[in-house]
Amino acid sequence: MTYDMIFTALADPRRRNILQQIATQPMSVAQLADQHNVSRPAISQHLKILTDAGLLSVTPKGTKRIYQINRDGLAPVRAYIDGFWDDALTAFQDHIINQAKD
Amino acid sequence: MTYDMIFTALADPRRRNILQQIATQPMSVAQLADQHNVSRPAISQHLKILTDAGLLSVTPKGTKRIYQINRDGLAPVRAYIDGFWDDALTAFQDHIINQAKD
DNA sequence: TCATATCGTAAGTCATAACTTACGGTAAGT
DNA sequence: ACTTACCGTAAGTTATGACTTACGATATGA
Repeated sequence: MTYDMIFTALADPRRRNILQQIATQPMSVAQLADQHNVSRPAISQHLKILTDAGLLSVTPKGTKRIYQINRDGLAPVRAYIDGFWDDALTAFQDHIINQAKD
Repeated sequence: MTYDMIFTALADPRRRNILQQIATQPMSVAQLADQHNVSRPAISQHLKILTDAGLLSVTPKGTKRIYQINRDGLAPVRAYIDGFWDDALTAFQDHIINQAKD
């Protein structure tokens, strides 16, 4: 659930596709393996990384496991990006102020 | 400037640290190399990746090159994350509606 | 209980990515 | 013109990460 885990999870294009697909419709592992052109274990490994990062959650349904977006898991990403934005903004303001002092 | 470039750029912890540092204060390459414990070329390579992703911009100053946050570059990240959030929300609403139909 | 469906994990392979050293290139000062 | 400061790129090395096959575990239905 660290920033590192979250951004590592989002770095892989396949995982972003999986995430996008699950966002529009919760799905089982086999379903995902069908749509993306990789083996089922590969999907499982991706899902583990996404789940550990807090971006997905699972609900067992029979022998299946339905994965769905954990909307709360997306918040830290926004917060992190917004942090950069705010820091850059205040740095810029300071820069202007210092310029004005000359 | 693709999503892939942006998330790849953000995936490396060293690059996130560089970004954070530059966000609070625009800096030269040598300055960054001092603070992080790596060689100057390594920093240059990271800065290229961050710049190509649209997250940084450069302004030459003498022989130095001052890197600063490109605030506009952060917007796509938020937009992308918000997209997941919205998709998941509508998917959830559809789920509720379908449940109500039974 | 036995067979089937669905899935997670382990082990091994291969590409990628982060680092280093070496080199070349441009701007500023003498 | 020459030296110095500062930087980008190329080449090579090493660790990491995404994939596959093989195996084991659990839940469902006959």
